[in-house]
Amino acid sequence: MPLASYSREQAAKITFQQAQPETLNCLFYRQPVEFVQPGQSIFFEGDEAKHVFEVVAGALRIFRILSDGRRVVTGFVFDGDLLGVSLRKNYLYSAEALVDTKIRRLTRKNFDLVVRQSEDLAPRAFEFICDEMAAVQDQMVLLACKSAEERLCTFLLKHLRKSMTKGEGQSVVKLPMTRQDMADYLGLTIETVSRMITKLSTKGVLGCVGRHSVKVMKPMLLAQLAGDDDVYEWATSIEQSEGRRHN
Amino acid sequence: MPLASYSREQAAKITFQQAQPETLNCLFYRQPVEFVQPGQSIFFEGDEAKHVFEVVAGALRIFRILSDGRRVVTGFVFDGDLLGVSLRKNYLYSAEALVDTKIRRLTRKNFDLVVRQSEDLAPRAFEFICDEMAAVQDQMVLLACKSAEERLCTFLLKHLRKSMTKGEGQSVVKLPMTRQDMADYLGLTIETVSRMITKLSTKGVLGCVGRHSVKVMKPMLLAQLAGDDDVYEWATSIEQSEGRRHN
DNA sequence: CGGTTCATTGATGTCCTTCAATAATCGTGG
DNA sequence: CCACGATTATTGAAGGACATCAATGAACCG
Repeated sequence: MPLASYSREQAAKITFQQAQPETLNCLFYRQPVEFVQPGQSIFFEGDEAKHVFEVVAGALRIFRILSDGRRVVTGFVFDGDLLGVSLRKNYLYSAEALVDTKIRRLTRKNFDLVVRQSEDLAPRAFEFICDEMAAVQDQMVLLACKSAEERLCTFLLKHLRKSMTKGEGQSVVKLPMTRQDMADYLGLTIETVSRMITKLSTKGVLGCVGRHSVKVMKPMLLAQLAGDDDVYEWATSIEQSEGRRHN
Repeated sequence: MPLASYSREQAAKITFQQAQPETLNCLFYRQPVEFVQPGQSIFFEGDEAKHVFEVVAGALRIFRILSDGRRVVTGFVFDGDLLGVSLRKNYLYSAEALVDTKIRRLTRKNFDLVVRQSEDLAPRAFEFICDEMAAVQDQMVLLACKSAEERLCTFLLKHLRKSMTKGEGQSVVKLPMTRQDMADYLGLTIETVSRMITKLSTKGVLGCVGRHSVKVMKPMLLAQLAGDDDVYEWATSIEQSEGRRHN
């Protein structure tokens, strides 16, 4: 699940306005940056949850393995996100880098101590967890009743949205994970994911489909195909502004 | 809300030392009990989240409706459970009574205020949310990769477990919800749920299958069929003690 | 009791998976 | 830089698990 609380830019803005440089991310400011290579884990499911992490750059997959070898990817974590906040004694999942990744860490003990004593941070932490909960619930809805096409569109739309709010490469969605990761996240097989991407490409919804990025040509249609219409109006505005720009 | 993390043991110790018998449920002690009839809602998805609820008796379903009418049941809430804790501005789902139900309520404002100021309660609230998160993640795993049979077995096992720890009617699982509710919760159709129940009955895993209760004859087998083996040892012990009793 | 809702069971259909082969991409060493 | 194998992705054909459609049967309630 996406653990996005605030994008970097947003965090910076808030810090500036309040003249109190306190966001959850700020807590990690003085911690040393650690480098994690692709495929390397930063912790495993069941490990004692000793640390809370900030992802400075890169991306990670969050997953669980069932006894018979099946894997479920429960989320992806990107730069600016926090990891390991809403946990009790042990990690509920493993976390593994998708690409070269930089992280910072705090001990839970310190993290909890600081957060608890701060008037500003405590509500932030609560908001963070609520967002996390909302994201997981959306994913439950996706898994419980959406078709393969809807699942993929929902997935792409979420990532498009993220890349739009960050302001980077308009309508080009970076996908650092493999097809297998996407499949395990969406409750599908790698073949079905591949087929759906091809299908969307054929329909003209996607263009320039590559292994680790796609260009969304018709965000509005993508939103329609995603199946929840709460994001529909949002995508409409994107498509219109995109259209204007190209004319 | 201050989010401190203590293990259960630590929290209990502190409570004991301070002679403050405070749990989250205690907060509702002086609130008037409200009666809710079957089918009646206590709030709707999207409503402003003004209250936190304690379920005193009865049961509720928690669900979301998609634009095209599809319904997803994201959970069930039973007596002793709290409802509406991990939310931001609005409710993420609707809550509807399955049977005659008694609830108590507090305003979020008061709830947050009291919880935040209490050394005992703050960690309790955090633990509560973490448990909720763990449960939702388990459900994600179920929906992402389990077969219909595994889903039903997992569901029954969870409820068996609950009724065992409560000490009531050994191995008889109460199911106050309809088959449709179960189906919408498990990401299946009503027919498939029905067929799987029949199948388990035929296998001898279940006996005395009724509309709103089933008797689990072979908890161990049920656990095996559920697909995650973390609960397997637990069920083994049940079956053995059950077996001894009957000899 | 009789109507209504809810659950079960069967027949058929379909969406996704599985199996299998090919193709594209990446990394590595010559 | 290209060749090479290894990994990853795409595409096709066949099968299966669950959904859909339809009918019957059981439980609930005034």
